[in-house]
Amino acid sequence: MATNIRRPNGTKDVVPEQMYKWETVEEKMKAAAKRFGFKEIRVPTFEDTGLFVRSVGDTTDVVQKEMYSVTASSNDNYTLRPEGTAGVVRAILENGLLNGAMPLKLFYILSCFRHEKPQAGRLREFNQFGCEMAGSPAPEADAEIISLAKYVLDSLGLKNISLHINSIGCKTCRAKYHEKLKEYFEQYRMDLCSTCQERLDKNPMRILDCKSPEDQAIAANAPLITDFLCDDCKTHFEQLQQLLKIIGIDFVVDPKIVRGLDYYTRTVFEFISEDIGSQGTVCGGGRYDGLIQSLGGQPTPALGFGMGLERLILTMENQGCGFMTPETCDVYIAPLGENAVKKAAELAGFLRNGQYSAEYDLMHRSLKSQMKYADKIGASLVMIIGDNELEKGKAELRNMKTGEQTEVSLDESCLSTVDTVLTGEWLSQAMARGGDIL
RNA sequence: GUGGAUAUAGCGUAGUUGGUUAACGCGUCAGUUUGUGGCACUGAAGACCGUGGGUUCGAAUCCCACUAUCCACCCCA
Repeated sequence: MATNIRRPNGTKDVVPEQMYKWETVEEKMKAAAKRFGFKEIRVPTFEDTGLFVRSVGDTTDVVQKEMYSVTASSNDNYTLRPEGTAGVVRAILENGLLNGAMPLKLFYILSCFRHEKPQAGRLREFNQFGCEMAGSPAPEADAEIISLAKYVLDSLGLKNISLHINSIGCKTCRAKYHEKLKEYFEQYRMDLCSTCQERLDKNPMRILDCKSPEDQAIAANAPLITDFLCDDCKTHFEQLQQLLKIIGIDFVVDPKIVRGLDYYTRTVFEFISEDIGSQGTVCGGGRYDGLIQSLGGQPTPALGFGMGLERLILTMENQGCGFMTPETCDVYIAPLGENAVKKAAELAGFLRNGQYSAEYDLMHRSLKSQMKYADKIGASLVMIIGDNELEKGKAELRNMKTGEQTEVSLDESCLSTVDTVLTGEWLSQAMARGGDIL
């Protein structure tokens, strides 16, 4: 260990050799969101603590025990965002974005912070890709958001991800359901596990999700939310299901889906992977028709989802999904001697201006060492400049894959030679794959 | 917050009846004559054996505490 300062519990470094995975995922998500007409937004890492208390809900675990709150002076109380939606909705209102074209469609990639005990697929700082849509109460909007999420997962190459949907109703029908549920479980109170006995008082819907076999048996006959939805909520949910069938997205209605953030209404959904351990929810979201109003805006229906980047990458690794190949070096310039180094610096400039990546020796190493280095960084071409070459005004240009060597001139015209050699290299690779060039 | 397991170089590991300079593989760097990578061979650098105490003449090895990591609960992405 080179240092005695270590990263905080539950945080991760992404080292350069892993970075290409992140680039793959982020690029594909952005492209997908843009295809659906979503625009990127960036918001602060910390917000007024009250924002999260009011939106996520003061009885939720997230707010009660997982927030990183900071105070820099006596008057302020800020919290590192535990999720993305609250800050984005705040930004929507503060910037008057609801006055633009409707529906408003936004996406973001940001880090979130929750003080939980870390485990597989769960970190204290984690990264989220999220999409939010505001303005439409229609079930088509729900279907669109879900199909965007699905589109992202598909474009990453993920398999075996199941979509679970549910409707938790609006304020009125949910309240009615809670009552019925309490009534039902109350008669089995003594048979429930200890945590579920607590849940019975706080949030009876969570009992449905309990993993204890005894409780599951009891829960099997519990009343279902779907039987208590008001007419509007019921119709909305049915229409969503029809739409999903029409656009060909498989789903299961899962009355056990209960989201832990208070702002959800009606549609909630999760995409779940079986391939990454117990924290399998790779994407979660739903409708939050009351949130914008409760944060001071005009009553505006809205919905969205969040995806955990770490979980997505974990799943992709476990499923052997492909990532974009890491970028390598187009040309490595191997100079021998002081004058050659100067020439190398100049040539590197030409190449870079010509849109090629170029490196040259910065350590005054032997040619052999330089060749090894070039091999290690995956250089396609190596340009060798020694005394002989300086005299002739030509360098040796070695193709590292084929071993062929040609001559290049030591001036700006080297660009066109590099150009043809690399183009030839791409062509032969394409031929080898048997694919078309265009 | 609760429970279980683990903690030896950048990575992966060996090393318990406690005993001299802590071993091996990968990786890194250098060399194997003259200016050319991948293979092979040689050599070098790199570890306060998680941290802090204790037992002992002597601790990577035994004891205690702490911390971190992994897995699970809880909850969520």
